[in-house]
Amino acid sequence: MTSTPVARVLPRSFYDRPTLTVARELLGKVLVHRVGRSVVSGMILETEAYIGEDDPACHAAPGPTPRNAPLYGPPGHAYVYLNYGMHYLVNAVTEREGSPAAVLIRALQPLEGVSGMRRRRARGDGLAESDLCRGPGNLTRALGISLTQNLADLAESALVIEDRGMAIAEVSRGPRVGIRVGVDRHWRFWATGHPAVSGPRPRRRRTPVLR
DNA sequence: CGTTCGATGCACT
DNA sequence: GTGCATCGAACGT
Repeated sequence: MTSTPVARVLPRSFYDRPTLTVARELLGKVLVHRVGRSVVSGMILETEAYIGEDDPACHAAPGPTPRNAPLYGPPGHAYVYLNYGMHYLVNAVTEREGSPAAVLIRALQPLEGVSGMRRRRARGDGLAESDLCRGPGNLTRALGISLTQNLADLAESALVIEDRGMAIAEVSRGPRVGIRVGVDRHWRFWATGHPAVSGPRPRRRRTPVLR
């Protein structure tokens, strides 16, 4: 008989491990959002690790604050926040309680609910499928993820991550993008050559013009 | 192709 | 008041 892999929701123990391990192993897993009677999902293609108060790019760098409280909580929960006043970014909290760390999900290959993704994305009708969930702000929009999902239990809620037995052929690793500090840490992982991976983007200089 | 820049809300100093 | 874990439009080459 055929042995179709059964979708298995990742248990809390998956996240209760070193963040770099989780970031690497989340590639190929499936982010699933159940909204109403419909399901929207995509395979994770790109992640970034943010680890501890010593990581200047991590939201825990200033120590505990109201916003970053989820990072200090138990692993396996979602940390969603508003960035640049208009984009929601979703993370999976990792490591034991009190050890602030998380994995940012940056790109997905759309699987289920593609028409819903197009509806939620601006100008979605004109987008290639590989662009629907390309970039951390785009994928939350496509999946309907917002502050409502902050602190959602990724092991048991409407927002989960599943293992459907898919694997990424080749994984690349390099510097995190979109940040100005901590770029020396090569904590970004992505599916090599996949069209839906978000590319490094030129950043505005700090302009220390002549003085 | 490349780079620049505005939008837009809020946490934190 | 400053600075974002971004995006996409606009412009220059």
